[in-house]
Amino acid sequence: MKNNKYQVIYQKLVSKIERHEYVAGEKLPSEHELLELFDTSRETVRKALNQLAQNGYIQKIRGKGSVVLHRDKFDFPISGLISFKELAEKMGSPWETIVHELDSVIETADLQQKLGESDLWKVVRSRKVDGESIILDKDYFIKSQVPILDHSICSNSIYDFLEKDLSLQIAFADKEVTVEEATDEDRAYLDLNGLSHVVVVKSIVHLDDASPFQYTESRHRLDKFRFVDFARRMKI
Amino acid sequence: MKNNKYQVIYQKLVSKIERHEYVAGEKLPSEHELLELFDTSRETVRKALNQLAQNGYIQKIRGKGSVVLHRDKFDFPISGLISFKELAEKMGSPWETIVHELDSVIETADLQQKLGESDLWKVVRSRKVDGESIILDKDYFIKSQVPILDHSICSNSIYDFLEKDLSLQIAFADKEVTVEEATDEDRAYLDLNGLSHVVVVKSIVHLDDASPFQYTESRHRLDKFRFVDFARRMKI
DNA sequence: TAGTGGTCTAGACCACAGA
DNA sequence: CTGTGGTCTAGACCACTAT
Repeated sequence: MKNNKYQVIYQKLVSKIERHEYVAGEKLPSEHELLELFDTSRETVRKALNQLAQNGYIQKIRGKGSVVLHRDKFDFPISGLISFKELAEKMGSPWETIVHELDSVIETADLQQKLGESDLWKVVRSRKVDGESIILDKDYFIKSQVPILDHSICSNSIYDFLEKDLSLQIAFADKEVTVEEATDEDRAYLDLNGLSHVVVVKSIVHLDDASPFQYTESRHRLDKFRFVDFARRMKI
Repeated sequence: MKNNKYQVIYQKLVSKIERHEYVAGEKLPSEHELLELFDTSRETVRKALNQLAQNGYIQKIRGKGSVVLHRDKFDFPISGLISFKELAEKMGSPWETIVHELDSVIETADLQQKLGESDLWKVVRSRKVDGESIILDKDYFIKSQVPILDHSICSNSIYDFLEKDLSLQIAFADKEVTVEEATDEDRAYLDLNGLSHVVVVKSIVHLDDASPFQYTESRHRLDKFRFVDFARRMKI
């Protein structure tokens, strides 16, 4: 990853936890031991440990130490900023992406207000897992940030393309989960099996300069929807 | 709150942002200015700023400064660790809690495995907002951590009681959001208006010594469910 | 009392944005 | 070039847990 000491320490500790070299329920070495182990300062060790705590790997307990937590492998959409491709591959199910629409559009009012620009790409894709079409993704990207987009990119991972080829840095996203009545479009592209509603996840994604650049509406078949979250009382 | 310098600085900055003294889209004073303003060191200022960033108040941009983000007031279940009472009061709608069941139970297998203890309180409550019963909460608490519980506590906020009277410190929670077919119990306690499914939020809540102490199943009427999330790529 | 994590300091050097 | 945030250090003192 990066050359930062604390990121490296974080990654090493994550690996050890995921390979069960540090066992859930047991304690990590103390901060003092870790700073000697990695030949660094205490604050640097603490940055790594705080990141572990935030991502649900450990719980720090004053006077005692850092306890490794039990976390299921599948419980890791690390707070939702993961792409469908990454998720599908993690789950190990056979999947497929079908591109239904890829257009250059001029959107008005609502969307323009959200993204601050009206010249957009519109991409409509459905996701097939185990032979069933269960997710309908409608994405809008700002053209000034994403000048090129083609069918092949959309069939693979747009995020890979954005981060690797365009080196755009995604920083954060606002999400909203609700349930809505299924539309004709939902019924056309999804195998709804007569279900009358869909779960809708709307999000606005921002780059690291805080500018919004994508609006997404992800429409899921009810019975296949699952959202996992790790919530922590704020500290540091 | 606490006497920590960085917590105090954080709170002061949050207040100013929420009162729009620092305007969304504009920049906060630089770290150097803030450390002089609060007569402290840079690292301490940075702790406060990192907390602001994590909670979605600002975005820090290297070489430029810290930009105040636009956040709706209602978008703040600060990552979900908020009680129904707090949420309802924030929304300003008239609400009511009805206690249907308050029992001391011995649970088996599944629940015991999740909580590591079988001697539990079971509490079933429904939540009425604007005259309609839209949420059914089923809570299980570990009796060794919560020795006393009565009807009056359950009608108000159990969390207030836990934190203020028992001084238990809630640290984090694992959550899972899914959609399930409505049960007879749902139909009995909720005004479902013929809807066939409910949104189910299951969570296991842990104390600050990492021990699980509560399991909750919160069952929501589809059309009234809304879950807001702020997801950030991990840093620090 | 010894060992743990929590807070705070004063300083250093680096990477990036902008004039 | 100056000013911004990002990383790192070595040390101090505090609060809590255990023995």
